[in-house]
Amino acid sequence: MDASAYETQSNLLKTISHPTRLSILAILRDGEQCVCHMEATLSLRQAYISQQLMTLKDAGLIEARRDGLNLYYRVTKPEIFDVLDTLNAVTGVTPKLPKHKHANGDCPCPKCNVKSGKALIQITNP
Amino acid sequence: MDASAYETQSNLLKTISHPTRLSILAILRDGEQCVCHMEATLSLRQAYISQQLMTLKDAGLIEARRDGLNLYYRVTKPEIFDVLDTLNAVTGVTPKLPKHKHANGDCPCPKCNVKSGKALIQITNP
DNA sequence: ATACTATATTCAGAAACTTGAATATAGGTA
DNA sequence: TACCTATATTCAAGTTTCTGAATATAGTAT
Repeated sequence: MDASAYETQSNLLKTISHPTRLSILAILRDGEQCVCHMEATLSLRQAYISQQLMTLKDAGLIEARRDGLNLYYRVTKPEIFDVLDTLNAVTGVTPKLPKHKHANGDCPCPKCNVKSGKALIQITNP
Repeated sequence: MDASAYETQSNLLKTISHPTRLSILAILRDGEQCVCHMEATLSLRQAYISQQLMTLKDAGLIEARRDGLNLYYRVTKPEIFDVLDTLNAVTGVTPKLPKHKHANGDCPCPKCNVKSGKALIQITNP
């Protein structure tokens, strides 16, 4: 489907040459995260994030693991971060992740609620 | 014009995510080359190559030096090759330059004619 | 000046990408 | 079963990219 090595590389570059997809990769640098976490971090609609995740998935850059209702995505080729790091040198800029909404306590994802002190599974006695 | 660092990087990636532009960069890895050399190496029309060169130039990745009739382009940010090298690791492919037409002796550029044994400036006595 | 050579620009139709809106699905829970 | 939650898919219109064809320009040599 893609003939030359140049086309192969071109295709991968096209996959990552998108601001939202770059931010998603940045989020995943620290390990797997669920979609709702990205939603809270990036302040973008769920459907839109999901679209971009599918693009990254189709390119083989990420894959998902289900845990209950949540899907946790992770990067399958960590070498992609080397590409992004060298890119910093060329562009002269180093993108920062937007401040996560941990601060406000309104990230709904289980992982975050654990960190922020809320119990992952709340055992309430009536 | 481009707000975030993600957009800046996205734009640079878009610039290089093109098979022809990748091949041009590969040609320039060994140092400056004139347009007619690229034409002979890539077997593409001059006008088309010129278009791609302008794209790379607008992105600030290359610049030109004139020598007589010929324009010699060179990469201004060698760090871009680091990006391309790390890309090899992610894609698992390493693009090779097409065999140059030196072999056939039909690259018209001065640089090549020197190398292939023909005089750069031919002094002919009638 | 004239003609030639190397390179650049303009234009336009086709193809691909982007992204919002609406909706669907799959898994979990009561 | 029925419902809820997290995530995915479809659709479509707007925008950008791609690339061929034709043409223009700038420098050189005569």
